[in-house]
Amino acid sequence: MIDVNILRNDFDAVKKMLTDRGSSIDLTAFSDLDSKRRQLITDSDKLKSERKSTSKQIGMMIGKGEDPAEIKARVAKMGDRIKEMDSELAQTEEELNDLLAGIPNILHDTTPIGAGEDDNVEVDRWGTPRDFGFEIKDHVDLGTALNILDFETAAKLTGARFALLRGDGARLERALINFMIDVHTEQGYEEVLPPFIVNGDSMYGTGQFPKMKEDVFKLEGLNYYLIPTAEVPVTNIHRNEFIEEARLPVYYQAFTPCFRSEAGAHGRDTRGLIRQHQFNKVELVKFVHPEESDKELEKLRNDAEEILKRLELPYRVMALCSGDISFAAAKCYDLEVWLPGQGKYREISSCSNFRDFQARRARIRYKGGKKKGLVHTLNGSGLAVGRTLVALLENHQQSDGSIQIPEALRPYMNGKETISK
RNA sequence: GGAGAGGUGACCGAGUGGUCGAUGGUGCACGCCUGGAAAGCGUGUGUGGCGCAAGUCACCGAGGGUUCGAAUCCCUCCCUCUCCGCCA
Repeated sequence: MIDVNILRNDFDAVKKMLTDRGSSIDLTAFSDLDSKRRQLITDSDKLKSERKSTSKQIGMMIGKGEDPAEIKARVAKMGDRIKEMDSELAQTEEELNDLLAGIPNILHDTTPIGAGEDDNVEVDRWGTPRDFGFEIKDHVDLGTALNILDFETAAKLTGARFALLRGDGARLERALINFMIDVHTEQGYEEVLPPFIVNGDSMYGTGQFPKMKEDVFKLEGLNYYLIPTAEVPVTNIHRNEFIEEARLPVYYQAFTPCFRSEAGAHGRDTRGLIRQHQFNKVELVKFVHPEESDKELEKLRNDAEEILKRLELPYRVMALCSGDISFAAAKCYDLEVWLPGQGKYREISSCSNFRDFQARRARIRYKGGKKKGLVHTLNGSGLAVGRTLVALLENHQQSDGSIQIPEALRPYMNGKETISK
């Protein structure tokens, strides 16, 4: 949620942001709704104040044995009027809130302006895609041949966009999770294991609602949802709370499965593990002092990059442009790993600074002495485990179809150096 | 799932229809006292909306209702605890 004062005082900045994002939200109703709301509050409060003092008189009259019937009737009328005004106020606030909740975050000064994916700016690159010197396979062919990936059986169990990992494949996924968590623990992140099901308030708190309702799985008959990312439960740990200023920054990491209906992605990435309804992810979440969030985003990005480096996976870092950046983010870096099977760099982590956007909505504040304010929140994948497995298979494949396990991961694979038939 | 008891400010805990946004205690902050500290004494100490401000309104798990007036009464829901049942 953006600061309503920005709309009041710098309407043009908001309009510019919407243009930059290619968003077509209509803000014309704002000004009227805003002043209508303020007027209703002023009027209703005045009447409430009057009712309060008059009601006290009634109490006193009764005490003295006088008959308050006439005043009672008057206050009853006030009460009716207050009820009318308050319901009008509630309706106005709802409209205003719907409008505000639909406005994306103000962009960071350094977020590049652009129309879409193609305008993202590469800011860094690490490693060199291997020159294989043999006919390479993609992860589906590799994994199927090694009998570590089984999509057919998963389709029988559930349906499309699910996978069954077997043997060393299952082991590799688990190894990656543990490896990532251990690295991030070194980096200072507290490990948490949250519920994988959250309520509607939590979904709203991080901004998944109301925008992306159709992308999540809802439990039938309940106000419960399968988490689309650990960001939701972890950020909401501090919803409606004050964090002692001295405790900042607070770092969490969480491994969770993530569930996405991918309603808008029919026909995209249908092959293999790239886009699944369920995938594992280790997520990094930070709550920081507002002045520190720029610096913290760089650190967050480096912390995620460290995983790719240790796994010897070539990648590049993209600064997402205004037309491609997500709704709640002010600034975002995507880490894109090289996938030989596709001959492309593909997103494997998204590291975002939301500034106070989530914190305002979820009311996450810091307090130190007399000072208080909204914290800044950040998060990033560290990393998407399924896609890491894809990258690992494809980048570390050998001419005989076996997979070389990078050294950093071997302790997690019981010392194993290769996966082969 | 069944039966019962509860949810009040940072915490403990009073309050069962009216000067209660809420007694008291603990904690915390500041001041006095002290060589310094402890103890003691004094003062202060919630969040949010509206308002230039003075101030005002709302909030006692959430939402509705009754009433001139609700922390207090009624209804629905959520959560916690105890016992029983069931289960990993």
